[in-house]
Amino acid sequence: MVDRRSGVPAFRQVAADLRQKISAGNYAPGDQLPSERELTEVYDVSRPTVRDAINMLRAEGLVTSEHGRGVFVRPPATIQRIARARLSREARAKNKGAFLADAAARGFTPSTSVKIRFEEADSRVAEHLALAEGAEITVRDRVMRADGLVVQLAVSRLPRDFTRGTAIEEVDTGKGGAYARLEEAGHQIGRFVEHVGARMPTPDEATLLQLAEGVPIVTVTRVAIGVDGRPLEMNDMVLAGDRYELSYEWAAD
Amino acid sequence: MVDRRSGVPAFRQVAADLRQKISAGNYAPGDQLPSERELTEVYDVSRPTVRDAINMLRAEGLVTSEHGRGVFVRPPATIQRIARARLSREARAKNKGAFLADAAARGFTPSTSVKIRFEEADSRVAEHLALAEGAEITVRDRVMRADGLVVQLAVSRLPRDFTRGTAIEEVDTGKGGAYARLEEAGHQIGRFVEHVGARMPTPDEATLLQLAEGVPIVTVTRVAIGVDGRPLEMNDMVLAGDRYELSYEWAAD
DNA sequence: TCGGACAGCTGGTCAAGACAAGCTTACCAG
DNA sequence: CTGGTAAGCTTGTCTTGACCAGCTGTCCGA
Repeated sequence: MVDRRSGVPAFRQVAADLRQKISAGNYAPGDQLPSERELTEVYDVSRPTVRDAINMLRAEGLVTSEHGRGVFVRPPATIQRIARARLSREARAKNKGAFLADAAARGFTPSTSVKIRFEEADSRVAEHLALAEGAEITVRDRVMRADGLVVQLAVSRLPRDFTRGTAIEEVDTGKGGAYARLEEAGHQIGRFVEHVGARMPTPDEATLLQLAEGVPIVTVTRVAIGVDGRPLEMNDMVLAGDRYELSYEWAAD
Repeated sequence: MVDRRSGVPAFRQVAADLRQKISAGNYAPGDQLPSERELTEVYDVSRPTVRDAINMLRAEGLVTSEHGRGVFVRPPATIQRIARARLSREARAKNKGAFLADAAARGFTPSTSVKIRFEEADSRVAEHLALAEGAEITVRDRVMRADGLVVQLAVSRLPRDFTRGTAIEEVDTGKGGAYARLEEAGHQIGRFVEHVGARMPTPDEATLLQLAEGVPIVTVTRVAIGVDGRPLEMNDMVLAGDRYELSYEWAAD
């Protein structure tokens, strides 16, 4: 039952009570909540009010509702740890890229689809690649799947000058991937920089990555920098926030 | 106007149209959207339907609504890049920790408040610190502010055995911070590991960090590991996803 | 000229009711 | 025993109507 005089909106009181019951374990992960109509009686409010409360919990990622079935406490997804700094030349030489090797090791059947296009650099791309705005760039747009399910989106951008006449402008970059082709062309990679952030997905991303509501995405922008200090490639990656975690490691000194 | 026969719910059509107008620039960052009542006439739907559409956009982080004023396109926040791997001994020796030095360099007036308590390790903590579940740990719960605004929450946990009798169990850990005290006690730090993820904030976190709706948080768990391989400390940090970005760098080989 | 009251905007909350659509179960006909 | 169907649950969508609460500009009185 909600307190009408407290000044706190009814739907917030309902949401707070359900949230508390979930975290206290009254409703365990996977459990079904009482139906919306039952909750209207429990709290003595109308159905839209109950729905407002459930919408809050859904936006927080606490519950999911299934049409025709009910509302359920969202069980925590199993988190895959992705270790970075695994881009050494030896590792690259053995396979086509970190993703395919990693997926195979985990027992998934990996697959990727690639689209290649050419664009002009916008301000963000120009900054990361140290180019002038409007400079021609090669864009490799990849969708990565494990057992058919999309697990990662990646958009790789390189100055066109570095890719002309190489397999980087082909769908199949060949053994060792794009980085190997870059080094063959004389662009030795010196170091990597990654920028990690988070945001809510666009509806397209949510559909592709099959994200439940209230699940953010992790964005990673990796820049490969040559031994001469020139940026060679930038790679924008998008991961489901509830399924992936990135790990970085470095020596204390 | 919405297409009633398309099968696509009206509020989704409204949301999609507004979303498109925002990304196309019809409504620029900071602009006010037409009022809810105006939108009911534009699309010929009821107000709850308009509000459902706006709720979607708000959960995506695209707009914010201000009671009594209107609904506005959310301008992108200025992103602070936080470079990791800046925990070298020399840097630590100079100040009290990375946060205070960093904030001062940016012209903010930093402040932190600390609460210390003692707990038993749960399974997650036990795993990260290589302890038995239930082992006694020291917990340092910190709120970090810049110019009075909360910018980061951090919970640091260490095995109690490493902190007994040291300033780590005090509010002020002294020059060089907790890491310096650990090394004085003979626990030399060998390397750091950070696990980065994202999730939606709890209501408490959203209030503390003054997050708009539809803004996720970035979670960072840093583990300091001794030269002997024993984990010394784990630090759970929480950052506003729309204001911070983490940067990592490593050599290509 | 200045300050405060108020009108008229804005979004926030809530109700009651209706129908659509998806899922599960039970039952019945073949 | 099998397969289809219908009943009865669930959430999803949408409307009309009402009132509350915060903000802002205007206008009037001091």
